[in-house]
Amino acid sequence: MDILSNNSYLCRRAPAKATKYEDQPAGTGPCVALARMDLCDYDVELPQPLAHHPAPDYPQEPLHLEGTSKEVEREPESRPEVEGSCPVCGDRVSGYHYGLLTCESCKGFFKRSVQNNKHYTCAERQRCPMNPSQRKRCPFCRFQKCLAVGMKREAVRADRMRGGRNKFGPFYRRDRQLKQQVYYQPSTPPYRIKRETTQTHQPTPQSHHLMISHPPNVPLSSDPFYQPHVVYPSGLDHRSDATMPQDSIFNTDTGLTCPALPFTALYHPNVHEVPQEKTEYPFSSSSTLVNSSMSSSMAGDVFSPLSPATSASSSTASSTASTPTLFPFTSVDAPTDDFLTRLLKGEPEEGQLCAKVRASLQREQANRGKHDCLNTFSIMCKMADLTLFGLVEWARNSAFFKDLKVEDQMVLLQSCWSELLVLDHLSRQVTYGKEGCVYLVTGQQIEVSIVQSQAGGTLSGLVSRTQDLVSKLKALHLDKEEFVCLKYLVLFNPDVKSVQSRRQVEQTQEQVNRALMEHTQRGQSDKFGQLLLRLPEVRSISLQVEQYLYQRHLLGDLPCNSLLMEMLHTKHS
DNA sequence: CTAGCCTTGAGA
DNA sequence: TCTCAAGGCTAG
Repeated sequence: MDILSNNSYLCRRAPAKATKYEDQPAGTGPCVALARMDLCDYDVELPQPLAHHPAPDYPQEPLHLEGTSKEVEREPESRPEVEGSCPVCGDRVSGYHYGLLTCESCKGFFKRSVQNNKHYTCAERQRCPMNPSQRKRCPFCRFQKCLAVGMKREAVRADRMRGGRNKFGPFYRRDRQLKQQVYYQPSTPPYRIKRETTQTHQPTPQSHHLMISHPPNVPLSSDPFYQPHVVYPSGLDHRSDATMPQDSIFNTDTGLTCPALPFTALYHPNVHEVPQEKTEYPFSSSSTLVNSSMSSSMAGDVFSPLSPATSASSSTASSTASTPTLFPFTSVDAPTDDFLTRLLKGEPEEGQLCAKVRASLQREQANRGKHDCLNTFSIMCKMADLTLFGLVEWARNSAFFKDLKVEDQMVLLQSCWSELLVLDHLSRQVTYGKEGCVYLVTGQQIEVSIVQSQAGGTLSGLVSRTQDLVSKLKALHLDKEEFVCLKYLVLFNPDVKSVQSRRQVEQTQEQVNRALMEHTQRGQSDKFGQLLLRLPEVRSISLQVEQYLYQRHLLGDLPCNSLLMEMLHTKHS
């Protein structure tokens, strides 16, 4: 029971030098097949984010390898998941090393690399699979992943002094306590629940929440290790370069890590922990996840749960976060405008999202070889993936939704992610799109006729349907309040199977519905009905999108390691 | 070079 | 005194 004791820790350790993994021959793994595209190729390469979680093609589960010590010393079921696998390679965690829970070998590898100032190169595409059997093959990718998941160079002592504690000891301890606390909280089911439903891979909660909480390039003032080596574009006006030539579409100066994080990672149980001592958590997932996750950098201050703009709702959320019992808002004591304002507070800023996506694409472009261009379909998937990530973050931080139980948040998002994507796309078209053009999240416009002429039948049909819907919505002159209401209506769907707090979801949906009705009645009388009538079409398009993407995935066309793919898999598993 | 085990020592 | 995250050692 005492997971913190040294004794239990020792018991978990593998017998000395007993582990032996079968190395695979070089060149058998890392290449992701990118098959035919539907559209013409751009002369750009797409960023491939660091493999924050193992590609489904290369399962990293080491527990079933015959004759390994891993198999022999499997832990009893009572062992907490949070003590699980190394975020770098998936091997068994041996403790906190250089900032986070990692295995012994990655600890040693990281130490050697930093101490000896190693400079590795990758013989392949800088996205080699990372698992216990293959981690030795590419030190470059391994070291990159170490950094990506949050291992800290600075924690390797320059003076090589042994023993003692560094200044981060308390953070480790606190983080561990929180994990334990959350794990044993009956109201907060362990992360395992989600992992069982996602059969494609098993992302490590530790790694991913650290990635979210502390992405390498997102400044975090509370981080004593933080080195501001990247400047984030604060006010890029995406509209100004919407018509820029294609050969320079990703010509931004910024390089931000694309946090291609799996959905599950966004739902580490600690998500709902409210930071008590936020300035004291350099690595703490539980606190910094809330403080510094993509949302704050991506969507501006109003999106930050810590910003004054949302502090009131945050405090409300904090009291009900773990076990929400009271619905914190009623329309009786709040007029529609206030309600809508509250909904709008969480809306991400398009310019920042645009900058983020462009920077991420450019970064991936830089990471890939000159002759390793991604096709247009993969670029579109990447854009969708980044947009989806933003939508999940939006939802997680948005009013009312964040008050739901984590499990409910997950099932709701799993149910409607594609609808949200479609709605997001529609909103972008209505707001920025020119007639006869598809407006991309990167700020580019592509003529529909060009898309139609080069897309396959299914995609072409999808584009047509979507453009028809765009026309109808444009005719209705939707404003941002109405769009956000539609998003909420889609998100708060009480009919989703296995929603626990059904009443809470239902109430929110009713409130949003009422607010939308009151808002629309100020203009066209039938606008409310017209809007609601569009939702089935949104649903239908989203289902077709899912179907299409899944087919392309089965053909091997979809880039791995994407949130998009995890969502697809979750639905089909 | 890797990775498992050992030693160290500041802080709780 | 105990803990545990550093660095060290060394068989493979």
